[in-house]
Amino acid sequence: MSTPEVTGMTGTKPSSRVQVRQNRDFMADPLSLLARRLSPAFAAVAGGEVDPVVRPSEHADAQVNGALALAKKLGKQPREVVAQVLDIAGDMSDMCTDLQVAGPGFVNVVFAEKFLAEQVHVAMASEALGVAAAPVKRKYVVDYSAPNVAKEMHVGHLRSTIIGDALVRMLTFVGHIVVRENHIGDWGTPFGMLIEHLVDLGEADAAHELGVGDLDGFYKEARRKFEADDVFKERARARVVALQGGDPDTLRLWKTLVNESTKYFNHVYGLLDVLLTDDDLAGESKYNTLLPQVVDRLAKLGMLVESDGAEVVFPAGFTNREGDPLPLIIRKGDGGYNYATTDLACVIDRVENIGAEASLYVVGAPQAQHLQMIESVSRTAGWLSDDADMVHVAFGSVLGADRKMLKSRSGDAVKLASLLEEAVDRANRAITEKNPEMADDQRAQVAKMIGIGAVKYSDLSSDRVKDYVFDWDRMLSFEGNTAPYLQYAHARICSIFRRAGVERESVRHVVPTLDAPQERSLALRLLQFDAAVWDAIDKYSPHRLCTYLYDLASDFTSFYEHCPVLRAESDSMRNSRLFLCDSTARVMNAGLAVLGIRSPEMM
RNA sequence: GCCCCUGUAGCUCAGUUGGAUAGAGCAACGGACUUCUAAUCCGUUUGUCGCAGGUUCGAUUCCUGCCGGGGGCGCCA
Repeated sequence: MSTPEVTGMTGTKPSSRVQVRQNRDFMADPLSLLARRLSPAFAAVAGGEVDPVVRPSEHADAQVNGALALAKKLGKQPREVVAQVLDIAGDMSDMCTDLQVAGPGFVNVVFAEKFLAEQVHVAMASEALGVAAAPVKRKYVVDYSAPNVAKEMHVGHLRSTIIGDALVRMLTFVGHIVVRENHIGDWGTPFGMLIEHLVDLGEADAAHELGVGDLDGFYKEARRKFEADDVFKERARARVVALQGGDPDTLRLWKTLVNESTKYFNHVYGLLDVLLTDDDLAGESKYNTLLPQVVDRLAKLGMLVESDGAEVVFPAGFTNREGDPLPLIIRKGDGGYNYATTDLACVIDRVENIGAEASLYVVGAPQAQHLQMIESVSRTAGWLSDDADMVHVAFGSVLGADRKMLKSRSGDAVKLASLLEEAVDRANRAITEKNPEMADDQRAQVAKMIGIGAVKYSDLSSDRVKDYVFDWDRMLSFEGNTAPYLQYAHARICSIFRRAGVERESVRHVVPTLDAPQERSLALRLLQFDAAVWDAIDKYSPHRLCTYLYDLASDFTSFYEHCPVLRAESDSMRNSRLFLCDSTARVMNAGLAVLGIRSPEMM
């Protein structure tokens, strides 16, 4: 079977979600278990495989809607179909206490407490907390972050880096093999002026300037001289030629720029707490030697066309302003290559050298057409086979309070490093206010987790394709769908165990009792972690997991208010509740972890 | 001009591929702390789902056409 995919960039419809679910070995999700249980009965009535359409319900734990569509198909009354299905299904009392037919033919399902208790016990005994492993392990390449050498990282890189990191962690969590690729911009004509500026400053001073993170100052000064000074401009041009010609001294200077910049990137990645390392660097320069091969191979396939002095490919279905075919430029009129060629070389490298079965491009939404063209050419050329996925994980812009693109006071892009420092600083102030007793060194640690977590979560928690408004007060609030609220739930649980003097592990053998409605809701929620993770993966949409974790935190705090743990009426009730606490903390911790967010034990 | 994304409560956002009376948070109002961390909880109030058609038992969801916002459309990446 092929792994689920979002709509491919060529617009091919993905296999239906229902098939995906049936083929996947869900371990915990009660809705899936119910669907699987009812499936034979539906098949018997329908005379073939049919989706029972089990959905969450406001009126019960779940509702089964499959009879409505089936009734129409069979020309029967929905309620008659329901009766037949339930008759064939037989005794379901081990799973649900109540099966009520409602409205035109919905079946409301209330799960048996014993069933939920057993299920949550089993799910929480597993390393993955009930989350099913990928039935087929695939090799994914995830392309994200991609800052430019000698240029400041800004909010655009923030989204790509955060979303990419979360996807990498989610895919890894379910057992896929994930290759991270950070396509830093380390090649091209700007490097002529950058190297000459480096020479002017002296290598040591320039390295220092870049090393302390004044990348924008460096870049702007280089550009200013390039535009104002004809002699400098000529030097820059000559330097580009020397760079492309492989002049050793030029390459050494170039390498200095790259090294100092990557040091700085690593500093930012450290602040951001993401997985990227130097091993993941796949700069544009890496693909240089492959570029002539791209041209050759396209030429041999007869795809290459000469147009206005450039060598181009016309992928089918793309037109320009005038309605004429739109080219993908492979080699420019001056003989140079551009990023389309690099992207194609990259596709070849992934398929033929890395063995990638799926490529994710965590790139801003404006690149949609470019990536569609890359995919189209790659498929036509036969580099991407039909079962190889190429997905544009697109995202929108970060907006300021004025609903315009987020800018600093001076009108420049906001420096990512200073933004992250401000986040930690604000978190630190909040903790100081709310929990003054906390020791300084501990507060510093926790402030990082909360500040960075808040920035990440606010980025991840809404639909990535939409723009989102950056708002310090909202993201650092402890109310509503925010990282601190989720982290607080986790910290409170840790506090309970500290106070109880009980080891977390010691309650993991417990089968809970779920008498109180809050206990029951919490257990049911814990079982849905499985579905939530997979839902997020299926759509490459981390916000789906965020919504789940928020619901989990809400259910927990409600439980916390209504169900005393340490002062429980009996030891068995206390143990049962300790089990629910521990389970909640583990799911919260794991869920936040796959989003790239830490769970403090105290805050 | 063509193409892509987007439009849901005063604000910020969900809405599980077509299901029941569209949900959260913030804001507003009313309650609950000698606490297992009140950084919280409980309750009340909030809608022409941009507009108009169509498809059908049923549409925020699918189709068509408009309107508003953002973006893209040949040698920058």
